Amino acid sequence: MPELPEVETIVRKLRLRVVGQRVTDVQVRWQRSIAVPSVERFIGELVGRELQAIDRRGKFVVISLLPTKYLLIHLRMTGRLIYADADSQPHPLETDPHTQVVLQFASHTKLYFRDTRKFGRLFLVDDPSEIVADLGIEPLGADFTSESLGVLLGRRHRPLKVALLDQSMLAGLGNIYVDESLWLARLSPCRISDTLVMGEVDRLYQAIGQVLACALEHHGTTLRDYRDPDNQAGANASCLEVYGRTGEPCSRCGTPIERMIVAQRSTHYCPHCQAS
DNA sequence: ACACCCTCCTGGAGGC
DNA sequence: TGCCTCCAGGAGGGTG
Repeated sequence: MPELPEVETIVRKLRLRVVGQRVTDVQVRWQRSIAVPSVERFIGELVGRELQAIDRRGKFVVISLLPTKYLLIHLRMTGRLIYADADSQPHPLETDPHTQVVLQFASHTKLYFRDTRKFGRLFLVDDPSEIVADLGIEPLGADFTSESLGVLLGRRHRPLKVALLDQSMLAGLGNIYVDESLWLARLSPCRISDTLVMGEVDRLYQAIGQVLACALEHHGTTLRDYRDPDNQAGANASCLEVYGRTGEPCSRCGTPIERMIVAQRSTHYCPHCQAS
């Protein structure tokens, strides 16, 4: 599932392809993929606009358009953005039953939004803050420091797992990287966020940075569904220490990795290293 | 503030 | 082989 490293990988790759392209046609095959505005207005207001820039905010892809407008895309679980060069052969995604939205460009290239589970959403707005205003700090940004993390964790009294998944605190972590960060920091997912001492906060801060940097370097984690705009899988799955490794020995201490449910989320951890 | 549940979706996995 | 049930999960919503 696309979390920060996957979305960042997608954005970096797409940037090379779509910036400067002008939209000439939009197909919406699954109406509910369009969150706002109505499908009719979405199509009408997108056609003719030029893609000026593409960035990431949390797990959102943010495309700046000219004349000024913003296309935001959240891929949720299984969403993909696949770029297709102009080709005489029809692209396989053209007839793929999971292709939900297609942008056609003046250059005859296309951008496909494919989403098996149909949870992903596209938003066309005048101002991105209409959608992303409640997002917290960027773990890759300058605002993310050991100090700021400490302040955020101290504000509320809840398990670390819940806190780190909360997008209004930190924007971009999902189930995989939260579990991985907590393992690296040697902190229990159940540990209450406002009980951490400074050294523990710093360990968590370092761990989050390291886990995200590693995942980015490997172009994201592909367990099943994730693909980048060139349909390439990410290579980070082999770097995972706990996620999806229930029963396998912890690489630090050999204790079998366990799985439990925290906040209705499957949570993977080492019961020995992450005892507290 | 927090805990818990539900909804959205589909394909893959496991049971029989 | 085939059918059934369960499960995965991000985010928003609702209730207690």
